[in-house]
Amino acid sequence: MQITPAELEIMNVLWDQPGIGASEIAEELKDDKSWNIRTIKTLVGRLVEKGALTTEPDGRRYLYRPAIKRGDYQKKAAKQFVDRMFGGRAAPLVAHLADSRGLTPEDIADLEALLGELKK
Amino acid sequence: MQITPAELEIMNVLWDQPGIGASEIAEELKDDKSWNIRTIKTLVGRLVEKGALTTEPDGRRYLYRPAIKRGDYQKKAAKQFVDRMFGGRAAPLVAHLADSRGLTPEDIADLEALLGELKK
DNA sequence: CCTCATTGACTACGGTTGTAGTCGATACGT
DNA sequence: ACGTATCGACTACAACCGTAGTCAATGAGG
Repeated sequence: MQITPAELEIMNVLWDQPGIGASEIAEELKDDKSWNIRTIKTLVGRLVEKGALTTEPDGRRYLYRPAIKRGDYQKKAAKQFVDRMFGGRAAPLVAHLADSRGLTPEDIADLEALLGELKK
Repeated sequence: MQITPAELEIMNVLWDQPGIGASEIAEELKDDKSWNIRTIKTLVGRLVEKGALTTEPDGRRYLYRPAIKRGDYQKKAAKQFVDRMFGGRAAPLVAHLADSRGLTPEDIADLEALLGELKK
């Protein structure tokens, strides 16, 4: 299931607040994206078509919630990205992130803990 | 400069072997992708248009080479991906890769070395 | 009740992407 | 010198993407 960047914005809102309607999504996004409510409804419609969202009637409207878990999607996307971009090797990716200051000290601490786990 | 997935396949070949022509690219890709030579020429043409490749005449054909460094492009793409997908946090990405076996023992060793550097 | 705002369904439309065909020029084998 | 393969330039075209408009139904407010 392919989710485009614009659609991902919608998914992110719904992963944070499952079970809201289109206008609540619009409300949530209005500061970041200047999207017309129509645009949001189109994106939501496409996500429903793709099976990425489930619908639940609520009066004359629908409430939406993700049909896939955020973590599952992230994992698949991460693997695909690393494969395409780095031939499947993760270390160069992390090196680049470090180099472009993508890593905070907190990230580094997290990674250390993670590596400790992995070595076991 | 936006490079699409299909175009990236071309770039990867040329980053490995700069200065070859379209038919050599096709030769290189024929095992992985079943692309018509026309398709490859179209992709190469679009990359030249975008300024991602430079051309050098060689008889009646061109030799191509990347106009941007692989590392630079990877760095930019990695940052963009982490921003969009993980809100800029790298650690969850690495955790997902580890979970989906994206990390070989060698990767883990590399990461350890890298973290050692970063802590300094 | 009547008007107005809002909803989902459907439609629109220009740009991008993947995939490839056509065409005219040209090099290469015989 | 002639046919054939190959080159780059141009063209094609459907699917997808971002962005939004139209429409008919329906609910909310006076």
